[in-house]
Amino acid sequence: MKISAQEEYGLRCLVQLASVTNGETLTLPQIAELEGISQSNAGKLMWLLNKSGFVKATRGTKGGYSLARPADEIYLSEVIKVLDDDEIEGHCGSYTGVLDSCVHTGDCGIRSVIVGLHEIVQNALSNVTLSQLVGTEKKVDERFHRIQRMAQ
Amino acid sequence: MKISAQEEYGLRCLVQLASVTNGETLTLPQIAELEGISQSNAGKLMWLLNKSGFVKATRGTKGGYSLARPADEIYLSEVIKVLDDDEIEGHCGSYTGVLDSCVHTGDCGIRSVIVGLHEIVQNALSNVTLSQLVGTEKKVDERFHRIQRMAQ
DNA sequence: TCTAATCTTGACTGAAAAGTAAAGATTTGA
DNA sequence: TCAAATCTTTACTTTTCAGTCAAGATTAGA
Repeated sequence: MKISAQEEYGLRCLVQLASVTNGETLTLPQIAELEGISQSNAGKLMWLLNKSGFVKATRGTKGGYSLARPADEIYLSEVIKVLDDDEIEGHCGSYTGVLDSCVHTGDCGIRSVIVGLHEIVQNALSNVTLSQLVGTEKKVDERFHRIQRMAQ
Repeated sequence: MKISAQEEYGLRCLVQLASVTNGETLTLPQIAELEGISQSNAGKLMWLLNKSGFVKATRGTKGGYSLARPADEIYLSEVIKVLDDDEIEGHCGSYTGVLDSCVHTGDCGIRSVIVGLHEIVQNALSNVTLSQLVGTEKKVDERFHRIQRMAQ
């Protein structure tokens, strides 16, 4: 029951975008530097977040990424759903539909546990928006210092 | 944020043991059959569960596995902790201690989300015992039919 | 004591997730 | 138009997780 790398870094990147002033963008190299991951890796995450409508991407000089919607309207539950393929999966098939491909036919105790946990987690995440994570993320000054150093 | 195979099948095997009458045991082939996994795989899980004190194992003819404690005193939270290495892990290090090996120094928003989720899940699981999952698991008759067929 | 049934252990194999690399496409501005 | 900056896409490599295999150790019972 661990958060996946995709979920964790996807969220982190969004929080970075949520913490720049409105209208500004962050480029791939900037995001990568801020999160301590490679540019390739960041690129893959941002591509996914763009595809699923959380960020806008603009190419070319002066391009970069920005949130597609206000940070206080993006709930962590939506983000996690996308980064997690939106399935309740066990290891003998998906619990979203009917389990008929394994020995655990019909309802079983474990099924209700897995589905229950999924609901609890989703519910908790549906009470938190990106904007609530900004600021605690790290000191704003420090962030800008890093970006400025990069720009030189 | 998915349950791992080890967690899921570890729990499943314990529920099977919880559902046999007191004093009886289940052998590796029986457990494997009931859960639809290989004997090797079941062996590994049971070894882990034995090592961490949830089951007793006896070797030799008439041997097998049984719960080491009453089913209504085994909480899912304990089981998951063991099957999950008892760590709150993100992907830039453990959140149990201090994060000093990555760019996310000090407290960050994501950290509180991950730790918070972990607490919510543990809390939910600490309200469920193995015995509460017995019976819903599958019809008892069906289970015994399978075991009896194997014995022939 | 011997054999069959059973758990135990460590090495091996395969699959899935994570991360990397490089070439392509688009845009801005000179 | 051209070059530089930027995102996009696909293929590849590495690492981690899951699962398998086979030999070993222990026990019960004949």
